[in-house]
Amino acid sequence: MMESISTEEKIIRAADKIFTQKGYAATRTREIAEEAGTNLALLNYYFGSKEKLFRNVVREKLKMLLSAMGPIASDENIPIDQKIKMISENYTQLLLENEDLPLFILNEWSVNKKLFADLIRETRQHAEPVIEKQLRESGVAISVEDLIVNTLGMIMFPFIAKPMILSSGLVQKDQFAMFVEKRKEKIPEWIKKITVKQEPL
Amino acid sequence: MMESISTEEKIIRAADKIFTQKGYAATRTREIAEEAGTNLALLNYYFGSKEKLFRNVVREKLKMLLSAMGPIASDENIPIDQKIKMISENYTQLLLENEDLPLFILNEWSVNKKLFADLIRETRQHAEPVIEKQLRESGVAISVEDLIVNTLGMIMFPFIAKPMILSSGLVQKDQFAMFVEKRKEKIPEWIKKITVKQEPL
DNA sequence: GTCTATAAGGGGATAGAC
DNA sequence: GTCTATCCCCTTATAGAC
Repeated sequence: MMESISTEEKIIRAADKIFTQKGYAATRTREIAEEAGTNLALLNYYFGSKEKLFRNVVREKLKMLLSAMGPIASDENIPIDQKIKMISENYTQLLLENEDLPLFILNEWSVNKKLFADLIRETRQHAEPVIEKQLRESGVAISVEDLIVNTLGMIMFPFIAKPMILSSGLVQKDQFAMFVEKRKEKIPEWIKKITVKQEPL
Repeated sequence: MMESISTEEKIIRAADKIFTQKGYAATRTREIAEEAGTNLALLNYYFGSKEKLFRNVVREKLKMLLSAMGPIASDENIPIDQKIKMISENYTQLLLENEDLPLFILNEWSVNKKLFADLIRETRQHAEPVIEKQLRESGVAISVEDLIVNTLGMIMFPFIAKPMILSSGLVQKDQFAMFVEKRKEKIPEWIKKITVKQEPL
């Protein structure tokens, strides 16, 4: 049997789509209602206000973004090489299916730091000490901060800068997915080279 | 003598500040006018509309972002190692003085691709073939696309993800400038390691 | 729960005095 | 060139019928 989707769920999905594409400020509640196949009044009936609906969407999206990394990074039993590999694969896959996700989150975060401060408190991760310890033990030449920023940057930046990359002709539109699929494999190798102590002679 | 600033210039500076912080959609023309110490009518007197004023600001900001890279990258007489070093230094310096710049440009770009398509036509760079040639001659193991995306990502990502980086406690607020200053020196070394052909045994 | 109609206010833009 | 007052549309939110 086809599970029929509740109106509430329809609104959530529509809000998800429109907010993620356009951001909070540019989004019109009427457009969400229309996308959901309903009307403005229902939106307020279920969620109270535009802002409450937005918080609802952001909470899920943020969880999505963090959960692709946190649980892996903070697991003491996975060696660091393996972590990078898993995160590179998980994230790339996630972002291929949610291309607007990183820019949406990072942009709204910079505009509304209060909101995210609240949400982050709910979803704290504790990966840093674990990685710190693993790095010390393997004796590599990089700090935790640089390792994390480089890894996430390599994975996320192509999606964030996608319009610029396409516009410059650096990558063709229909080649973009292939481009990041290939990077997915290369990133762990690059990170390994970076963290290695000795220069090759 | 103090050069007094024209009203037009005051409005441009205010628009620059507010648009860059909040983005187009969240910006109120009244707020720009207030920031400029004048009123809404003057804004329209000088620039015609919110959108025209925005285009004015974006054009300058985009030029700023591209000119920190383009002229260096497309110069055939600078060896590739040296280019990376210069771009890393120039960009980091520029972004330290304009922290909102990359997120602003990339976000507005993704929201309004038409606008940027127009602007890009005015400021075309031709770095890619030059770098392609230099890479081929030096026989390194990386594509132009990956080299450029990795370099720009390493430089820009910390600024784009700054709120997340601070919120996670990965870097302290008052240590952020130091963090990117240090990266500025490390990035060319990292890129060199990545582009090297042989794995160290 | 769902809809139509409408309230209440904010937003960009302009008229017209100075 | 600059300002105040005002227009008018668009937006969010709600009242109230069904």
